[in-house]
Amino acid sequence: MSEVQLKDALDALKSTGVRITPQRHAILEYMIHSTAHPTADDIYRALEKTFPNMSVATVYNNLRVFRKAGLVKELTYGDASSRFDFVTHDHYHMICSDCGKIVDFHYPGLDEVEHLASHVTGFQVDYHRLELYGTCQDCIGKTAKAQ
Amino acid sequence: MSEVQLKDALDALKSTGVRITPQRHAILEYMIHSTAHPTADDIYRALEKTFPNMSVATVYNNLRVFRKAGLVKELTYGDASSRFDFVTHDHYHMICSDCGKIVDFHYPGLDEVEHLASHVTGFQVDYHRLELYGTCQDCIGKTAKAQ
DNA sequence: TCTTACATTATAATCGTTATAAATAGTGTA
DNA sequence: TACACTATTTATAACGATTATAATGTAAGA
Repeated sequence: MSEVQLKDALDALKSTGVRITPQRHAILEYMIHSTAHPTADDIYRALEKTFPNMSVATVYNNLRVFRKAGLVKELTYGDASSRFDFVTHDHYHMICSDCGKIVDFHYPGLDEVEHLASHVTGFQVDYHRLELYGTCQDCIGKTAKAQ
Repeated sequence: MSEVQLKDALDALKSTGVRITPQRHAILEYMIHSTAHPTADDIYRALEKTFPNMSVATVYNNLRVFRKAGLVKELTYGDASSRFDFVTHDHYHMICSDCGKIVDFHYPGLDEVEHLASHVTGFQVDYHRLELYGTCQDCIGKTAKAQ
């Protein structure tokens, strides 16, 4: 089924006049198959074997292309580097403060918050971002053992 | 009333064994009186006149001290640099995508989301972050005029 | 006063990201 | 096919925010 996603993404790109290079194909493929939310460097290192000459700039350039096409979202958390998330359907992120693991979860949406905020601030609201922080099962286990 | 906030903050710091230096006093005071959400550099430049010899590192060091003490929150958006927010009471941020203005607003809390997420992911949830993005009245006006 | 720990300063280093210029490859047209 | 044009990649340098380091200064306690 991720094959379908890949095909859709490639079609979407083509239709906006963006060329499908081997590098772009590989980056997209990697992002779709990766459940983690990789950094630019993660992607770069993962594709090093297949594209020994690929530059980091290529990764960044193409992530920007994908972002502009709406295929990818950039997640800027407290960490040093941005993480990138292939856009499938609306979901939120649960982030482990210990190990940085990110797990997706769904919630019926926060339209009500958007309406209230729009009313109170006078802004025209476009979208929102929500992240929850906590500790994952693995890290809870580790801490318990350590004590 | 912001005087009270300042006094409370200073007391809170003292009680954790942190010295109140003139620089720390000034940084806290600036943050409390500033309605914008300043970057480290904003603070540095604002205090340049009063402390001509102060180093940028001092600002960063002390922002970290304040953050650890729970007095200040660090906001990492897509922008290059972090913004810092003096913690008063729980509130969310409405951010203008055009001019970067940040307006606070209140909402009864999203405890339900936290519960659901905890249940689904198995995480122990500590806190969450929510930001809305859109266009402020000023920028809506400007765009309308430009056309 | 002496000692010790904490703070600040000045500066260099680090690291993620972006800009630049040259090389390469694809696309359309005659 | 050959050519010109444009997009893309590569390699490298530059940038800017943040952090680390070492030296200096300052406060508090014995």
